[in-house]
Amino acid sequence: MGATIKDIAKLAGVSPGTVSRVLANKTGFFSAQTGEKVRAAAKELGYQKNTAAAELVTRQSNVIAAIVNSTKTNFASPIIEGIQAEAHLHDLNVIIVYAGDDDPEQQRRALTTVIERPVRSILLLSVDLSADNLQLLQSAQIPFCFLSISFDDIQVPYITSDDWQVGYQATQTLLQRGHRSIGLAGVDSDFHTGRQRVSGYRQAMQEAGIRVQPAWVQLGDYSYAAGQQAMQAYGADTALTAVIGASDMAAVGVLNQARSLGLQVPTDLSILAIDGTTICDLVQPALSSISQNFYEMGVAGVRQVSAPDDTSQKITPIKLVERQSIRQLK
Amino acid sequence: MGATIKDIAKLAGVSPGTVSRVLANKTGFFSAQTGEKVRAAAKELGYQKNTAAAELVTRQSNVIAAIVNSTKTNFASPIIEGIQAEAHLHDLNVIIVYAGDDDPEQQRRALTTVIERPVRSILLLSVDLSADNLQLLQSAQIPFCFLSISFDDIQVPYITSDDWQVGYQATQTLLQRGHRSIGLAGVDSDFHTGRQRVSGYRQAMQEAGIRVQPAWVQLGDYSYAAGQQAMQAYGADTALTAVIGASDMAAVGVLNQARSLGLQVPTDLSILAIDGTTICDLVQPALSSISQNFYEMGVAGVRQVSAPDDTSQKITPIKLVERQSIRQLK
DNA sequence: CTGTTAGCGCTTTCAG
DNA sequence: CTGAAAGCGCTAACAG
Repeated sequence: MGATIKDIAKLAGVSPGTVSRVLANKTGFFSAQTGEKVRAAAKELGYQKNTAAAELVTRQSNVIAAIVNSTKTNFASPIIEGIQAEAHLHDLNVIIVYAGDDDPEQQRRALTTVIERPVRSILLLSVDLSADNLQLLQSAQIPFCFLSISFDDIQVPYITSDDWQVGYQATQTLLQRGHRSIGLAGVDSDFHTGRQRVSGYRQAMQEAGIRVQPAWVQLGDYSYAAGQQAMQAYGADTALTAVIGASDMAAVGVLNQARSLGLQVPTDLSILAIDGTTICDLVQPALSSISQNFYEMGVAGVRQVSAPDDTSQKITPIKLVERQSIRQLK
Repeated sequence: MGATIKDIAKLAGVSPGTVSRVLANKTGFFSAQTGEKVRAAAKELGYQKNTAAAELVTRQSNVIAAIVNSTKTNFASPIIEGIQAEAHLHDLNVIIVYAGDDDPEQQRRALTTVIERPVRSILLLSVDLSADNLQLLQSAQIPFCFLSISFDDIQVPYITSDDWQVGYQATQTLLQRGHRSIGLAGVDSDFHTGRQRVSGYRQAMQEAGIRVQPAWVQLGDYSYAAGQQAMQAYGADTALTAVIGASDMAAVGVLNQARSLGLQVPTDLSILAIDGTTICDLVQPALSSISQNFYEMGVAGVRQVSAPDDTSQKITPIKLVERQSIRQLK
């Protein structure tokens, strides 16, 4: 255990109160001389402030916690970067805790680690809380905001892309390039986000007068494996000329499986990914994508929890990024 | 601010001490009846323990902090998973804080966030602290351990792969498959890790009686871009038949650049990656790798800080994982 | 088995 | 400008 404020008070020959004041830099409340003395003593003792103790009395903290849903999703990084950048602007620190992979037990653990100590606010990256855990979070009286996830049934603050638009624009993109038989691979319709994407997809198809075959929509969990399975289901002799990967990972799964099946991308099959993380540039051909602005999501998230009453945007923009995985038809 | 132990004491008609005991589950120190009363009251008030306050008095915490070096390196995930798994076994919680990208200022920030509150120990994933910051860390009197990084000049606990062996075995692997002109791409010789890899590489080459051309070793920062640049430097008409990517990302950079140059992998050029993270399986052809056991590093890290005096391994094993990027010559 | 007391390290009135 | 004192929420003796 290191030196305390008392130790340095003794060494400097002043009272603990004074030490507290100079260390907190309450200018005007101590003489230059005392200031020097105290700081010297602090340095000599290698003093490290016990912030927990300070927070106990001031009843407020400057850390914001980000709970992230497993390490599998690769878009957490840009969100976290956004959070950090904005947090540092407000002189806030951020800690991250992993909540496992949709395991309520792990979620609970993550939540309590965070709730049980004075954090200023909580950001949840793509974590879908169980009812119990949501209740726990709400009862904690700490400002929170969900990121990269949306809900239809419950009323909580969240910031994400317009998932309906994601599905709609992805489909539109392919339609505009002459495709009419378009698959959607690896999407999870158990949750709002996925349902919205499917819905946007269907609307675009319908507007184009295309009847969606049941097999065109392959459900999954956005994973690489889900993409592979979807492509496997489509088969080598698929009638599809294009498929939308429900995530970057799913799209890569589709890509690699297509290749295994002997299909050339984009010659035989076009692929459009959803997310637009760095992985799109790593594979060959580079995957065109409907890209989300994850960084901005992080920024908006900390703004939201900092001023919960402000009517900040709940929707971050999306945009098409063309790379090399789409072929213009006709 | 939520209910405190006092509130529930009042509601249950007992003393705060008693409440503390039942909530801490000190069995044998309270009657079943009191237990019930207290728990009921706690639930009714939606009580959330203030762990910071508890830690203040017990002077010990059950959180272990992991400081990670930017989000760029993708091997952080398996290490963190290992840390989590082992930590949970010991009923420890883990928080993560990002230390930016070799920016001393950000490092310092991360360090103080962590030091200023009672964490039980600190794990540093692949972060190379500046002298000042190392001093800060050491003076904090908190057990710590570096992961996935090594040092020659300073004496600190660390756990990593044997980087000399990494370089040596990578080279051996290629040698055994008939290659003699072998490049090493994207390695950073400013630090111990990189120097060791280069040294292992040179030794293996020397043993095989091969004279390493200066241009064969292309320095860099292990990034995708570094891999690209290295391959660009080798050129389309390179005499090399194989190159070792200093990291997975560097290897992918080499791969994609080779393709841009019109080289087929592995027909014209073999590639061996170092690290063996999931990215190796995502690209085509899948990259063979000298794989590190990152998960194990995480596990060993928490063991090390839990029992600093035990003579636990400082070295985690590596192994060759064959995929599709190496061609057997002759 | 339970209440009382002291105090963790810090900040913050309140008097001087 | 500075010291004394109170107290944040909790635990840990110490008596009963």
